[in-house]
Amino acid sequence: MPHTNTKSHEIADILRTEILRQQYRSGERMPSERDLASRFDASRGAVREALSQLEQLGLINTQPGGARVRDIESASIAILGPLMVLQDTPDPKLVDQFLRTFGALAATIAREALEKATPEQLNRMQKMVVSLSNYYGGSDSKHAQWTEFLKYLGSVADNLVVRLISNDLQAQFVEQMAELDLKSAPARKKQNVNQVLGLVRQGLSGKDAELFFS
Amino acid sequence: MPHTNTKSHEIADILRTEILRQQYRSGERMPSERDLASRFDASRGAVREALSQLEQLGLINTQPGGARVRDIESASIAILGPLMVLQDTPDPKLVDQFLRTFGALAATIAREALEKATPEQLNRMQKMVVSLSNYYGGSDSKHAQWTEFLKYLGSVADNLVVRLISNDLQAQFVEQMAELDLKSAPARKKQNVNQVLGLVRQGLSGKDAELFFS
DNA sequence: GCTTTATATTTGGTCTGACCAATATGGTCT
DNA sequence: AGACCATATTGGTCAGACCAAATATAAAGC
Repeated sequence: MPHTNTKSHEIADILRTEILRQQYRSGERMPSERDLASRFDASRGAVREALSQLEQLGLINTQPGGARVRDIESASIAILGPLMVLQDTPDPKLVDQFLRTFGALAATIAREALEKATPEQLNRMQKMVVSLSNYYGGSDSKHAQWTEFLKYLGSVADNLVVRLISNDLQAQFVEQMAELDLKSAPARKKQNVNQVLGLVRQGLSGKDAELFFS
Repeated sequence: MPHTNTKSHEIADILRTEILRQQYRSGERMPSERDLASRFDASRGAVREALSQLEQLGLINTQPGGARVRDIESASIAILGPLMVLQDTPDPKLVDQFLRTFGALAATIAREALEKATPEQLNRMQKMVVSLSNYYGGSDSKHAQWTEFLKYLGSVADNLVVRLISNDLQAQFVEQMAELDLKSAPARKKQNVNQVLGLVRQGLSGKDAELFFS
């Protein structure tokens, strides 16, 4: 549950969607807080809290005289999830980009994790790899499983930066993408998955060998 | 300028720092909005807007009955910058993690960028590489130059995800780290820099050869 | 006509005080 | 000790108001 069902969050959701759908031109002024308040039948306070959220997302700039819409290109990574669920079927290109970037991060951190992992951690990583390898078709929890894996890699590698990025991916992507999973390009995804898993497997077997001979 | 000098942003800054410094135990309740309002000599509205920002950062959970402090581990990547400037000299370990993660992202996206780059884009990339190679000691603009480079790679590779991440790094890291640049581990940084640059150079020369013979 | 200046208006930032529903608290009862 | 209930606290929202900055408008100058 990403949002508590408060009015300000509802307003923020609607406005965020409208901005991402380019219903306001970049650089243009947003409707005034008073207008928005009357439109949503809300108080100015609620609208202000909503706009505060949009500002944190890098979608608008608020100044006395008017809030202006910023270019989506200059927004925060936190808009990724909302961006992907704009249409009923997510943009394959965007999903592809996400998977590639995600895979690159996972592969890199996997190397670090393998270096520092204890035998027990290696064991758990191996179990997670096996679980992820069982690609049993319709997988609502697959995304969550993946980011959980990434987060664990980050913890084993003792890399807070990766853990934080994992949180954002989890919050912004997984929770909203679960039901859209089946619609996205499964081929590329499986390719990416296998690439990362292969690297981890390779590292795990090598580490096992070391432990075996020591 | 990351923050407009509004009262709500000031309050958010202070509270964010206090939370990151673990002055509130995780899971503990924050002071009530009314108490915070009287403490900062502000209205509840201003305090609420500040708390709204902290919520977006994943630092607190607000519910009727009280706002609770979350574990830093479950926060957003957006706290990275503030985290690094907590002490007067940033945690070398954290800087190291950042550089490694940053480098991994840059190296990966560099490959994609090189595949899709036009001759003009290759030329510009080459210039940027040269500029980054000139490691002229005290470099306030070095960080900015780097994220700009990463962003350009993202644009050439046509990867919005990377561009968005670059924005966060720019906003959360560069602007706050400029003056702390000299204090952070220069050895590791240079090593990381050279690694990525080497990859890009290698790709660029290969691409040049292809163009030369075609 | 066009630019420049002065005026009026709009807009965001903040404050005060109030009401409600959900939560937490403390005491009571078993 | 644990379950239950009344009460105080807290977040969510609303209404109306004031100020300073920014904008839009009208007036003046060329």
